[in-house]
Amino acid sequence: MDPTDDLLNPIHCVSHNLQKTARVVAGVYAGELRSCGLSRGQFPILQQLEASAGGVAMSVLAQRLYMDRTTLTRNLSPLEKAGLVVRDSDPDDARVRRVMITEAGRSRLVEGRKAWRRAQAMTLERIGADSWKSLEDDLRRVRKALS
Amino acid sequence: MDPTDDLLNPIHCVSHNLQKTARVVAGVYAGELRSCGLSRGQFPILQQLEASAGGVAMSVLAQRLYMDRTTLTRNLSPLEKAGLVVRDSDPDDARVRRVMITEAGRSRLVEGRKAWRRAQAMTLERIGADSWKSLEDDLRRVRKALS
DNA sequence: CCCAATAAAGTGTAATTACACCTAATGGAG
DNA sequence: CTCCATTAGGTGTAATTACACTTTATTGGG
Repeated sequence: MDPTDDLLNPIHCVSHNLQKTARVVAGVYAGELRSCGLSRGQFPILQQLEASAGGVAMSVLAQRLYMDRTTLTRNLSPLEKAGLVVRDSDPDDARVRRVMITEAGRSRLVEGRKAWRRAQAMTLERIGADSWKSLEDDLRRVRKALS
Repeated sequence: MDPTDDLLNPIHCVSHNLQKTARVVAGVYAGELRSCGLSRGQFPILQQLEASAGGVAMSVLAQRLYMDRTTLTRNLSPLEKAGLVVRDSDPDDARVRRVMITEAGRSRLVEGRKAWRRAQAMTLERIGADSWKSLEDDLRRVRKALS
């Protein structure tokens, strides 16, 4: 008997299992990040931008975050209003908008990372660091396999 | 050196890693489920209700789905309008509303499961059934540890 | 050179999510 | 019995998400 058969029972739904686990975990991080005025969606964006010297095109940024491009557009506008990021047109290609983190964005990130680190430490303590190491690798493999 | 230190770099964010993986996977299931008129949020609700003979209280249902109670309320109302579920008051406790799946809900689930099974099979094929088995256990442990 | 195909990005809109708050019912201490 | 802390559940509102569509720019074939 194909061992896959049992996994075709909705109890084993890949999507729902990931979804509900993500929900539970998200609560921990949202609680900590609230203190620094960054949402759980905004923090990873700034984090990614800090690592992208010279700015990144919207599409590239969206891909790196595994995020819908139009969702990224919406998430970016409060960050832009708050002066934490800027969007310049690319001189080489007028279609492209390069997103860049500002100085204000960098200092907000310093605060954000403190809050984030509390959430991460709390989570790792509860689930176990070793457990997370292997889980993280598995998740990366899943994303690679599906995109 | 504490091996946890490295994991306190935002690249290893538990929340964001789960979130983005869930997003990627969700796309596969949403695509298939669309054909039967169920959303990726509605399918697990009906599925859980089918397994709960005699109906379930809202709070209990929310807990089983690891879902915010108020989110469940909103998700239930289109299902109720469509006649797929009913909400009766509990005769023993007027505060409690028992949610139950209807016959129409059951037959919609039959259709839904066909679509779901396609998505699940597709996903398992890409990520590997064995890989998912261990991942699923890990995810369950994470939920247990945090809630 | 021209134009059709492609690519980058934004917008309309609708679904989803969840926090803060509200109401109603219950139940136990005094 | 009375009161109030607790519990179940719904609503206002705002943030988040993403599909379908549009606009603007680039590019490559003829």
